[in-house]
Amino acid sequence: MKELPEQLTKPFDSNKVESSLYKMWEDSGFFNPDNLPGERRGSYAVILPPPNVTGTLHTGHAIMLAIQDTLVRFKRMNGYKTLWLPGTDHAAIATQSVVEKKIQKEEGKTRHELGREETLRRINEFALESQNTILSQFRSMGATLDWSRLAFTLDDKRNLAVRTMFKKMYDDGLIYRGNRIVNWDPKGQTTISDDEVEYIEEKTKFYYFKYGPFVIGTARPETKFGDKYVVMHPDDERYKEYKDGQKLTVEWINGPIEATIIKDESVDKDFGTGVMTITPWHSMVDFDLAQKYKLDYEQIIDKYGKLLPVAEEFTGMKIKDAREKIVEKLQTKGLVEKIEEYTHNIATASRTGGIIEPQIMKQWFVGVNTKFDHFGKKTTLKELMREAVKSKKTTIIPDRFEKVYFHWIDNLRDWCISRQIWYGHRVPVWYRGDEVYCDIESPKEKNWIQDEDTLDTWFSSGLWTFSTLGWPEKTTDLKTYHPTSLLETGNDILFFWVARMILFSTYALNEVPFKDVYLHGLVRDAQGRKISKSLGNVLDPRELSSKYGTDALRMSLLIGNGPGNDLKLGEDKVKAYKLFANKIWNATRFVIEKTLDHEKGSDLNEEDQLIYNNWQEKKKDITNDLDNYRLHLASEKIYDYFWHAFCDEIIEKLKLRILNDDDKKSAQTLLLKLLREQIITIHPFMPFITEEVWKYIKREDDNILMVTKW
RNA sequence: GGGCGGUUAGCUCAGUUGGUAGAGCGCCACAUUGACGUUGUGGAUGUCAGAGGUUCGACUCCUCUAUCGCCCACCA
Repeated sequence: MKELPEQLTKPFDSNKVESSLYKMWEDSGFFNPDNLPGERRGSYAVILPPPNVTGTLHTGHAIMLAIQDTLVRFKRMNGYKTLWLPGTDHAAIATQSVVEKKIQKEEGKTRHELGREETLRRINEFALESQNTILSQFRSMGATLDWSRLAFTLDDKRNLAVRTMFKKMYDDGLIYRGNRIVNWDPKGQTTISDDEVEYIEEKTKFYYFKYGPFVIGTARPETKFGDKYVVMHPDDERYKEYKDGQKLTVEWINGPIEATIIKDESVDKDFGTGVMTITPWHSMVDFDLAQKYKLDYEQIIDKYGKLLPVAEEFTGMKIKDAREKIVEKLQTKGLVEKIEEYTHNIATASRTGGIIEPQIMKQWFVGVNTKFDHFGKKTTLKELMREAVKSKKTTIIPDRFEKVYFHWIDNLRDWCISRQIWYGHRVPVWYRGDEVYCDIESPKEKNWIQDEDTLDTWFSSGLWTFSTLGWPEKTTDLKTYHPTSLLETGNDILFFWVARMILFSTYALNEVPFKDVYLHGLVRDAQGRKISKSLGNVLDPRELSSKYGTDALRMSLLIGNGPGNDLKLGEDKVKAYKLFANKIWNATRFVIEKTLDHEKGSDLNEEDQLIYNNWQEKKKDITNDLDNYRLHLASEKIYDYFWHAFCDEIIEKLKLRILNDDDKKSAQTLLLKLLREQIITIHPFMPFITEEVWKYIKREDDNILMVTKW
């Protein structure tokens, strides 16, 4: 008689087997769809949202990997030619600032002292080194990514894609350079896009100043030097004696100035005194007004956040210091009416935390409302983005985010894509005097100087679904896998990334980048708080997985987590699924032990057939859930069936029959069949323990579980 | 100001097209050195946020209210 394999007599130790199992999967070559065995019924492609090169694995990555790997394994087992393509993101501003800080700390040098070339060399070195950390951590989650196709948003191929795209859009008149008001981040010394601005509530002083016959309200006295336009609502009875365009001389901070009255309906009569002065250079709203009435602009604050000579005695002072001093001066001149407090939102840069100072600058933009000829049809980028989702060529799951998406498009303004940092794709434009040259390669003649700016990191990640597949070359991969099947990512980057990918793909390829978008929420702590270092509630996925096993961690991230919703994760939850892994291990041991004398080819009796049919129904149900992205239901169902139907009822019942030799053969056949099929079904969720168990239950002609038929 | 989502057992959440409420954790009782880093069996706890409506029937659909959260816009 056969004996129980020795390993099965010991408890399951995830730490002992996980890395060798991963190595076995990787060595099998099956991560690469070209190597998958058997007939394939079509392709299934998922492109991994590239993590920042400098990052380390956090719960956000963990949930993303758990969901994607589960779906990818499911599709692979279902016979699809399955590609899951990995890559990393150079994350321009984030990475540069990390390295800059490091250099500053270790060598006391700034990037300007090091020079552009040397700084970039250092950043690149750091990025490549750092990239391996995150990639090996992704492996530890069991991610079956095709490493042979690894891409980087800043490598040569992706750079070619970026330059090609830029040139194409430039030629189509969709990329233009212009003097426009932009979000300037004095801390990061660069512009950022509207989407990268984060509003934070702040309590601040609100000043009322006498401005000629008016009283104006402002929270920013330091911008007011050049204010020579005073605006009020045309229907405001209080000011009806003043006419639009009327000029009057008023005493102001540094002496008298000539003010012009503007009547405009955008002014809120009920806010403050209903009168305001405007500073077009440093306010989005004021800029729009100035454009409308063709007013003069004047810069007051420089890019370091210091006052310019227009401020006279305050020149060179920082915003904060100047504010106090200016109010003091106005006070001595008797121009301060009163000072109140109020709460408003200030704009900050999401990456650096710097307070945004709107500035008028010459920058590169993508025109989203510009009409152009698109495969023989006049359209705009906005229209293309809208159409992709409206036509259902791309479906967003959960569908409530489609509304959010449309709303974002409606409010979208031209996208500022140039950045004043060094790390990133350099704008492929050259200047010689007044001449401008845009092309994929630099001009051959001498004396051309390339634009200093780099591109928004989302410009390169926006091309991700097709740049990773080889575009602009016409590769087989591009033909086989694009449009990709699924994009799975956090709901917080719907605008940054998902929308931009739709923009670029529909524009350049005339096809959507992906058929389905699945959005997950934020992982929070057990109390529902945001995870942050300052709160000290950081959950380290690596710690959890070494303590409870990667399988347990994956299950805890899937169960109870409906699409789009935030997930509360506590250690107890992970622990619960470690017990499940233990249960699987022990049930397997038991089944093997009780079927050692089993003879092949025994049929099921009627009663057992019924139980088996019932399982098949359950499996159908689970398959259906997975096909429809209901991972939270599928995972819970298999958990419930295995434990409470299979272990608690079926095994308990059959156990007696085997002991009593009551139609033992049928009982053994049923146990083996059910165990085998359940292990297959659990595999996408808990790949390690199932693959380990598979070694002991597989048949001679079976392949590894990862590529076993579902 | 606009939009979206939540509000279901002490806690975390399911409830896929409307048919008299479910799971996990926790709690209580009992059993168990028999596959089980225990596990099993049984049990208690809910006016499914509130009000109104549609329906033979509503946790599920509609309207309103309250409340928490998120996103967007933004007042100088």
